[in-house]
Amino acid sequence: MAATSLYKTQELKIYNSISGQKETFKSITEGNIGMYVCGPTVYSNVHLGNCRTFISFDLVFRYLRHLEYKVRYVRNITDAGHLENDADEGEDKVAKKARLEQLEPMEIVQRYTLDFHHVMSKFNAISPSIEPTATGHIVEQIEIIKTIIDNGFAYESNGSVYFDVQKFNETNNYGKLSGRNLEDMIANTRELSAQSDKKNPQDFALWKKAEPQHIMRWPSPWSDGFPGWHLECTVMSTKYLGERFDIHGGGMDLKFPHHECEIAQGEAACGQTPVNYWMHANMLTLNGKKMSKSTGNTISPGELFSGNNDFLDKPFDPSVVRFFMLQAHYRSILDFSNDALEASEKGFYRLIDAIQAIDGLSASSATEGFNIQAWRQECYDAMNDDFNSPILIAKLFDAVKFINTIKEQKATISATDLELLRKTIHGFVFDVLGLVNINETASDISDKLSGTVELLINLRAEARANKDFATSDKIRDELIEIGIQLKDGRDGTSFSLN
RNA sequence: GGUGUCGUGGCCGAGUGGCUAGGCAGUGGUCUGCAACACCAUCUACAGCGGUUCGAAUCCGCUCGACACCUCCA
Repeated sequence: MAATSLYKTQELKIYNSISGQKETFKSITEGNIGMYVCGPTVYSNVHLGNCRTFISFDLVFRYLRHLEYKVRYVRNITDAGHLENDADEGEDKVAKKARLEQLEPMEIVQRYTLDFHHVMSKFNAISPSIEPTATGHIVEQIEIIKTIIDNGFAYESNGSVYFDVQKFNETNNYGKLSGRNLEDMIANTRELSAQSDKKNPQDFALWKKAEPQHIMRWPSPWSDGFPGWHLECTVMSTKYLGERFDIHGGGMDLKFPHHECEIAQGEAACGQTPVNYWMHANMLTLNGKKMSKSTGNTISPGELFSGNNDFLDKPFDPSVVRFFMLQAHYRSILDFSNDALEASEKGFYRLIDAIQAIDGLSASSATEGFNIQAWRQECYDAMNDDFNSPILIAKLFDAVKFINTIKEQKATISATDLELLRKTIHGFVFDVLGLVNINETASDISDKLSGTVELLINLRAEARANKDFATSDKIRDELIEIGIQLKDGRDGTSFSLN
């Protein structure tokens, strides 16, 4: 008899962008979840803002899996069709980069896809179940365009195909996600160049005819051209998750127009709204301003790991950065600074040290000073409340305090509670938050290193017994110089790597 | 200009009609050969002005400020 899946005992609430409220989550298919997140356009190195979004959804993915849902997580790679601006006039981002670097577009795509994967693995993000590319789904995109035309919501114009927003809005609601209405948008439209092929400025491209110099092009019934950016996500999400699926995520800045257009396309093609729960991760700011490639107000992951940036005093471990990000809620704007990062770093080490200390605790006949069962549920309550990782982390620090109190022999824990504590904290820290025990990452040298440090600890203990404090302090101070901290406790001296 | 979000203590950041968020930093103590670590205690708050309420940082209005989207970025 299998145990009841965890999700049946926990009521998860998700803030749904389309309703503006937290809603009790219910998946379309019992026990299964389909989740789509808009992935990067691979025309340059991934920047930290992207990383925050993907770390946020990695947290979502991890928690859903922790709840024992079977999750299919699809995150695409945009390798064509994302134009420089949304007036459907600019150059393709990938093609532009290829021109500037004199490379094949697919060389650009390959280079920056690898960079993206490399950085995400540094952040310990789990790979999605499927990572489709736009160029791999041209055929499907052409098919869905035909359907939308047949349904009367798109028109061909000079070799391009546009979505007819006004026609759509007669029977559906264009703007329901972003809280806009079409009349306002029309009223506020800026002067457009007269030579547009579009009936209305709000119309967006499903297929663009390629100019002669445009190298990324595919044949279609309308022209040699390329697909519209918004359409790619509609095609890749519905292909792998169905016409209607559970969760769609992305950065807040994609809400309009990108996700609005996805809703319109889905409804126009399939006759039903594509997504039950829309989730949007908020921006990362630097000095109070949005991190942005175009303004240069940005730190790259590489600079962060190396410390090689004017905003930083030192390098930071990816796990520290991840912890820092998870200390803020995914829907809040998070301001990035060296000081905030250093504060998180210290807290993170304290958390990790306490987790390691669990293994050295000895059990007593009863637990005093802490209610493990209640605490465990509080951890779940935090995550069940729209993935509130800051609250979860606050709860974890309650446990840190308790662990240290036991260590000080000022509290006790029973054997069953100790095991539950260990299991719970490992589950939340390593599985759900996806943090890495940085003390263990260098495990290949750790045996030899710890043997060496133990030797020095013994020498120092001898010196201290002989009141030779010059020698004992020399050992302690020089070890701290190379990042090894000795900790004198009740039961002798231990050490940690800082 | 239009739309929306937000303004929390030295810093970062949760929360919310009455009950400690948490982390970092500070202060006092315990521990220590002295420290560090750890523990205990403790101090700095809810932009401003009105209103609703027995009671608001939390609800409403206004003012000021910040940010985002509308135009390439997650």
